[in-house]
Amino acid sequence: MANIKEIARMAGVSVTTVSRVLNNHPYVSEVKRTAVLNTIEKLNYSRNMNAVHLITGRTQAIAVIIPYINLFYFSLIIEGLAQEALLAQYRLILCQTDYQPEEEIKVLEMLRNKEIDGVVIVSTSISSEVIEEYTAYGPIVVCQDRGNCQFSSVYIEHYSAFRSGLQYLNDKGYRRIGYCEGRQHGSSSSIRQIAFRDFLNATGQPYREEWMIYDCVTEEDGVRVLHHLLEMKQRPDALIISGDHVAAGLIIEAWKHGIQIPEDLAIIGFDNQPIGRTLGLTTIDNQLSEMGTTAFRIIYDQIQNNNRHPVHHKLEYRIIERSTV
Amino acid sequence: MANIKEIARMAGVSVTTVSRVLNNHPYVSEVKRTAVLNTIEKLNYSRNMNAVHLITGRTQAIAVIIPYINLFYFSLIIEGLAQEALLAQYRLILCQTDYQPEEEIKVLEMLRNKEIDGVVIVSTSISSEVIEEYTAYGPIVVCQDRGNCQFSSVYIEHYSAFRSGLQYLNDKGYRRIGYCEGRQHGSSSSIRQIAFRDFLNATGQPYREEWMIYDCVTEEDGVRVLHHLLEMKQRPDALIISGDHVAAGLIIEAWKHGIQIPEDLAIIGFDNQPIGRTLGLTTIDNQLSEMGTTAFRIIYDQIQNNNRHPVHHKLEYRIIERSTV
DNA sequence: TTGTATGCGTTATCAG
DNA sequence: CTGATAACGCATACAA
Repeated sequence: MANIKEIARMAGVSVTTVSRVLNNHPYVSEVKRTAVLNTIEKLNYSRNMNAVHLITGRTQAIAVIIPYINLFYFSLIIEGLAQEALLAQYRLILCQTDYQPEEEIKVLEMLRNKEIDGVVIVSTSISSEVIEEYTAYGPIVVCQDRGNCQFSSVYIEHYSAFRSGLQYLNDKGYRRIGYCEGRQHGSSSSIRQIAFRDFLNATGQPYREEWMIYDCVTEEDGVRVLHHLLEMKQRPDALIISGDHVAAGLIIEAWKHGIQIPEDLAIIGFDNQPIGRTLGLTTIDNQLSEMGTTAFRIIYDQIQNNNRHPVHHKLEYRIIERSTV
Repeated sequence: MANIKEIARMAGVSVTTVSRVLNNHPYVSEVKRTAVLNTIEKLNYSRNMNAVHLITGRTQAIAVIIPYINLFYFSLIIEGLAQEALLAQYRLILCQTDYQPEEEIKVLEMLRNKEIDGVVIVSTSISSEVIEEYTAYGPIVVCQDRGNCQFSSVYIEHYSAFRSGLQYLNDKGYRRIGYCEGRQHGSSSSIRQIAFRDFLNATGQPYREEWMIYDCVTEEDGVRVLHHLLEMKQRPDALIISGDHVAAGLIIEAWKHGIQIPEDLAIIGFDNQPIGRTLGLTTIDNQLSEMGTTAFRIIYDQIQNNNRHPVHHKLEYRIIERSTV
């Protein structure tokens, strides 16, 4: 395959001039520029980007650590990221980690190895301390509230958001509230759990172990939850569900079993996913798409300006009232 | 950041020895090996992979051209790909292209630029001729039936698969069959359309424009389709739907409107997605996960052996009988 | 078992 | 506006 040297020789110029043409630098005469472009065309030349990456020290790529690529929760964030990346001419390397620390570390190692210019962590199981070790190698933005850490973050306050959802149910008169949580990996899930317990304490509602349901991620899990509810001697009168798709599965299965929503069981979701609109699901909008766009803007700024100063950006949530409460 | 030269100097060996240790080559004495490893540890050294990529001419990465990252149809294929990539120590670069040719070409250009070792095209809008131009730069596998082309492919025969689904409906006594199709970008969608028309001809059923419904991708589209059906003077008695999630949305909405399935309307899907199991959807299994694993194995083999000979691998489909027909 | 020297393909530096 | 040359960090043929 032809290289820059060959182009230079054939076009009768120096490699520097070829490089200048390649990078749209000024100070190249039109004569030489067209000579170079013609030779490039003739030899079907294309750059070896690995050489460019080596000498420039940049790759124009950022990696995204994301547990599951096919969960709509994460898809919305990716959408936001992708939109901004396109504008900035950056490539996104989506790394599905399944919450496995060794996979997550592999991605951070890519930063250390100069394969990428930065990392956006959508959700992870690794600690802030470990992440901080890698900030020396490039900017890192985490889409979680990690407190006063040495890397940047974009987040909503899950505690307040979740409490306000619970308060909404309370205001509507529900007094036997159950709780569905996803996988207990991320820090946000445990924060939501705390919010839930605090709410029970504050309103004097008893804590009932059987109304705490975990590992709910997919619509099928929602179906499972409904069957679980059907077997209970005493059922909750309302459910707060972290994940609109779980709520969707439950609602569908509830219809099949003749359970009226919200009369027999009220549901409030947490995500504001498109499917929620279809089903009339009342839910909490936690700005997932904006989380993606903001995360990219922060990391891009830090790459461009070699800015190592961590930024913490809080997004606001709001309740979307529909018909399941 | 430390480099291999510095390690060599500090460990009192040559750069070659350091390189040998780094790559687990034999013929390094234990004494020197540990000396090198200690220095690496002490200086917190890590390789600049861009230099490795440049000199080796490989990146241990393959790109995946995929229209939408969050469609379950594609997720299953990705799952298969990811599984094999992990085993082979290869990185997967997921490129969401939205069927935009310029984005798709960008990925193929990455192959040309040596940024990746190969490309798996899950679905694309670009022609075989254009793809063939890029086979000169590295192996390409397409997850579609492209006939006798100069790149590798993994596919099911959409024509037969779709016809057998239609035949299944016919055998069950349905004579007024409608058809839902996704976006009309890929070649497979037009093949399915032909299969549908041929089926109508073969069974003497009339072609009814209003029973051909297009641009159905999401569950929400399924909801839309049901409303569309409700407005018809004469409705089909069965529907073949390309995409189980569309079928899911339609089924859910049908329940809400008191339409009995399969009594009022039979449904057969096309994908065999997990959600179909939840809903008891009769569907056609087109081996999406196996498509991913097979695609990776082919491309990996071609990378390893510098094998430019295209491979064409056909996968078998089968009908999964459940309760919507 | 070890080291020297060369090359990968590009951009940066600096002198003209 | 142009070009010679150094540098990026590593792997490897070859010599010892």
